[in-house]
Amino acid sequence: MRADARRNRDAIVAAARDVFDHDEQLRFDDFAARAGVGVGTLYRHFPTREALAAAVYEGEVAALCDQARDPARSAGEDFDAFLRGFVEYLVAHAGLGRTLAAVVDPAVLSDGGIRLESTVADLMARAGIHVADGASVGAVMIVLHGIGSTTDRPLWASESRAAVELLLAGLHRA
Amino acid sequence: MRADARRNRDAIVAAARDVFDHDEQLRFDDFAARAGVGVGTLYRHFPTREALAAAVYEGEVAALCDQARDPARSAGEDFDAFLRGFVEYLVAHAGLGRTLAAVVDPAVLSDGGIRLESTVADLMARAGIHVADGASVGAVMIVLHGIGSTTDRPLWASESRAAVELLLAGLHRA
DNA sequence: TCAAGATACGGAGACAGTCTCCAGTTGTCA
DNA sequence: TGACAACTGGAGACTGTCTCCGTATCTTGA
Repeated sequence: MRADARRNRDAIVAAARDVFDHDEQLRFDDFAARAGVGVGTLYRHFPTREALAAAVYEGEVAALCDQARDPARSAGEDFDAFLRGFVEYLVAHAGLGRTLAAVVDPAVLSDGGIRLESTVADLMARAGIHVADGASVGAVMIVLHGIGSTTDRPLWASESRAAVELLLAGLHRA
Repeated sequence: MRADARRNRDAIVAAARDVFDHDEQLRFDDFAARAGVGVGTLYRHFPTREALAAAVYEGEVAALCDQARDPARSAGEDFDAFLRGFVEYLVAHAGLGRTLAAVVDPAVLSDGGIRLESTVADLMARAGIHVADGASVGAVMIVLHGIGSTTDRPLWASESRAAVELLLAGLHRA
């Protein structure tokens, strides 16, 4: 990839992250202006709004997953901490959560989705958590998706924390 | 409301329900043709796609909530049965769930959202379930929303059932 | 260092979906 | 049954999406 192309791509993703995080409603073409490039460049790098969102999503997920395992904690603590950290991250970036949950297809095909799911699966396996028919990882993903996509509920932050605690209680009881 | 207006409104909602359920991707204008009315009529009744989705949503939710309480069951059983029934309903109408979850704003303002949430709150209160700071109803709503909006996951049905069981386990343990 | 070729850029304009507006029609009420 | 209010339908304006290609920039090899 040519150096200028890489630079432009990065600029677009950074601008988009910013737009999403501040919950701005922007025409797709305007993302180009925001990043200081032409529309053609925008479309070449990201054929659809979803593709752009997926790129932002991947970056966010990577940041979270990179610190999923902490040598100072037990495997069980890692898992609990990851889920709680996920919620706190969204509390700090609600707009990002809402936009990404709305635009990124949850059917796991994006790199970010795969990364997140495999991290959850890994943490659960290490913590010795496995429910019945192996659907437990998916169940966790569903709850996380629910949290990300309901950020505009008035009491969302405390409700999300409650949802995670209920989920953890259910998992540890099983 | 004049009789013909009522008739047209109902025809539009019925057509939309059908379109959503079969996951058809349709331009908004085409909903009018499908219902046998003109675009003007469609827009007068439903200014936006979201307004139309909300009307469909309301109908679906009403159908579910009307049978929420069964004299032959205990209050606790009513609640468990409601959540499980909710999932089974979505399993039978995945397209409807996906579309409505994507289009209807979860910030509770629609009649359907209010109806669903108050039903859940009522069932939980009767079952004697109340977690900590009152966020438990919201937590349940978040999980239900997660289920409705992830219907295209490959193993979604079993994962959704698992999510509900984990939620119930968590709630009953508390 | 400097061609020559490959790759990327930008934005004008075609295209598609959304929404408005109003002349004509239909229902309602006295 | 007449008069009026309410509703209808669809042509066309409007707005956002996306493509296309002439121009500019980078990279590589001599």
